[in-house]
Amino acid sequence: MLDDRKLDVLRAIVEDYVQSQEPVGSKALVERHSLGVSPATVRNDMAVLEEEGFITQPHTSAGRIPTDKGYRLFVDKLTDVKPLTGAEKRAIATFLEGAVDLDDVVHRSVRLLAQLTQQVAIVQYPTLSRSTVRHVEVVTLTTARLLLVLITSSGRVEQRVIELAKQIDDETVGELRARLNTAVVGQALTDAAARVTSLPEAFHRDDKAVVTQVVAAFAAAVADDRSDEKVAIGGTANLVRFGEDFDRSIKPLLEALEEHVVLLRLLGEATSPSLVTVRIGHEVPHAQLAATSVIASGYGPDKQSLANLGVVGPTRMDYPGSMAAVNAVARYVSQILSDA
Amino acid sequence: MLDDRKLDVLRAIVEDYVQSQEPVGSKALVERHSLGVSPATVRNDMAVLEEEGFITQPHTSAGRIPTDKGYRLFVDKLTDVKPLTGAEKRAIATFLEGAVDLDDVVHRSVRLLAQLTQQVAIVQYPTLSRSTVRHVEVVTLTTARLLLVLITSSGRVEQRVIELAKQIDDETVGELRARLNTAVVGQALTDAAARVTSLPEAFHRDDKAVVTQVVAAFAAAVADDRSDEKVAIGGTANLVRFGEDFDRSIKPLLEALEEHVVLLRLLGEATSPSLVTVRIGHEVPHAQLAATSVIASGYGPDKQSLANLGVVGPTRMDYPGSMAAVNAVARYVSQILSDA
DNA sequence: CATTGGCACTCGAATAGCGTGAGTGCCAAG
DNA sequence: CTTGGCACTCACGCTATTCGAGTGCCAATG
Repeated sequence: MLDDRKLDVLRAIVEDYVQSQEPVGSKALVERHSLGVSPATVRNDMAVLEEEGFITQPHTSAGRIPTDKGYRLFVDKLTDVKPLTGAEKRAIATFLEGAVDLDDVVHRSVRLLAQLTQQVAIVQYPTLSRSTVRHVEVVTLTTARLLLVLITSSGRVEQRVIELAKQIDDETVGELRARLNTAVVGQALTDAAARVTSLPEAFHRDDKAVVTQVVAAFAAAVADDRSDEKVAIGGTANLVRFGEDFDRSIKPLLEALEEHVVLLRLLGEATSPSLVTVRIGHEVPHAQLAATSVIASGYGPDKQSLANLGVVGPTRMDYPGSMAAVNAVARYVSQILSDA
Repeated sequence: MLDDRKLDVLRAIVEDYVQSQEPVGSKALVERHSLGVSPATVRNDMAVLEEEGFITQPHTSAGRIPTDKGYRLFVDKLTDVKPLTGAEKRAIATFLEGAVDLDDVVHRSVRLLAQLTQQVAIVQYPTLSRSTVRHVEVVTLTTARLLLVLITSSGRVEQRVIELAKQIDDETVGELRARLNTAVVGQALTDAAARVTSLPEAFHRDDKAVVTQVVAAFAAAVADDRSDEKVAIGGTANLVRFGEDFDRSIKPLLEALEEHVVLLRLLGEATSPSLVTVRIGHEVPHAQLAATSVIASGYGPDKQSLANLGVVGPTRMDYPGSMAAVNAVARYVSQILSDA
């Protein structure tokens, strides 16, 4: 049904439309791309492509624009991930390598991604639920107030202030710290809570109550769902580039950006690192973002994915370029995390 | 020159314009406000107000809108901070009191502020330079890699991974931790670097090199200017409410929101807590934001200010309400920080 | 039979003309 | 000083009209 030339035409339409943001006509197509046929032939092909639902015309006397289905075919079959230039790769490396801690990595990544793609970038913080415990620290603030600090393998630091019902002496704190660490360091956070339930038993009965309190706080901290919702957003200013249909594209997107839970659903289930997923228009799991596409990838050390990152923009976007950028940043971040 | 009635007229113009977002005419004014005079009289007053530069007309046959100077007079002389309702106060309290750590406080504040004012809210993290050291922790990751964790009085946690040139044993780490804490806990971060320079001298010569390295990392961490640039932003979606003159108001604002350094300049020099400053239009220290106003306040425990928070929006905003919200949130946050 | 040039047709966008009315400024009277 | 009256201005909205890019169809062609 769709011979090679028709696919060429579709590709040309997508490329031109992405660049010009205007419906593309048969004449302009043959001028800009050397298709080797006349506009009339292209028109015939276009008619078929439209019948098949890959392109559409906004109004009768205008050119064609790709449909979601058209973009989908383009992404799946008609294009490859555009390799980054050496300069881009170097830029990524130098931009990310100065990072001083996890927060820094995340923020640099989001800025970098926004700059590379000229779109809105989103980076999810490494999820606690897929991390392991690197260290637990118990700090005495006052005699009746402790600070619990949890450091994960991915570099995240969670802290909780605990108001104790009863005083606790430094010696007990030291023992508690040691036992906590022995029990959970290296363990997955999802298992950590279970590992500490029996800890209070080892303590003198006078201290059991406070220790139980600390253990409970620790268990609550590692189980806190909200911690997995942490994301960084950047490049919002890039929204202005497609300011035409404000209400249809920018407004819902700005609103979605405020809702971190929505964003995480957009990024989707974590895929394995260096596997970029693309969701186009209606495929995006959020009804208000039907004019939006999402390009996402998991990232994390090793094979498993710790969290997701990606970009969000109008369906009319540079897919090859954005996919390459997302892929590259995900890989670099993964590498940095496995170093650290 | 400006008698009471003229001021009443100005106030009425500001209030109406802020609400309707449309130029207000003499007739509509006397209808909506009981000024007790005829439209003709109001017109005369308006002529004077315009001559003095407090109001202007966008075009000849339209009503008047306030100038920056008009808003300034309104804010300074014609209105008081609108007291919050009991319900609002309660909402603030309950919304903020569930916060579990500093990050949580900041994020909740920014959301709250955005919701209360229906504008873009900005909260600067407590500056390191005005905090004191609460605790320093040195964690052994591997024999040649340490994690330095710095916890400040305001609840901020900074961490640095240090690749050691030489191994270090647990005992030395323990001593280092103890000496570090003795030297700097309770000290201002600005002084902390100086307090640790002589630390290496106390160690065995074999360890001096590594200790010096750690001390240097510590000094670098407390002196890191970039840490003072940390801000949280919320309510960006509220920008859509004034979507008319997109290029003039939204675009530059979105761009400014990406530049944290610019934002901090907007929030301005830290004022003492519970003292709200208002910058209107051209008074804002950023040429591109001439159509924007900023309402900001310092916050922090005690009398001194740790950092700033505020809202940003079009000059045509609800000043009394926003000032009240900013003030209230700043006070509540201050209170929470002094508790914690 | 796919391809092509020709041609009539469609319809959105841009332009121009026009009427309407909110709002003003001025003035003379109270 | 205030007020009603009145002429004037000018942005906004409406309709009419033109213009042209782009299409679909068809007959001719290799």
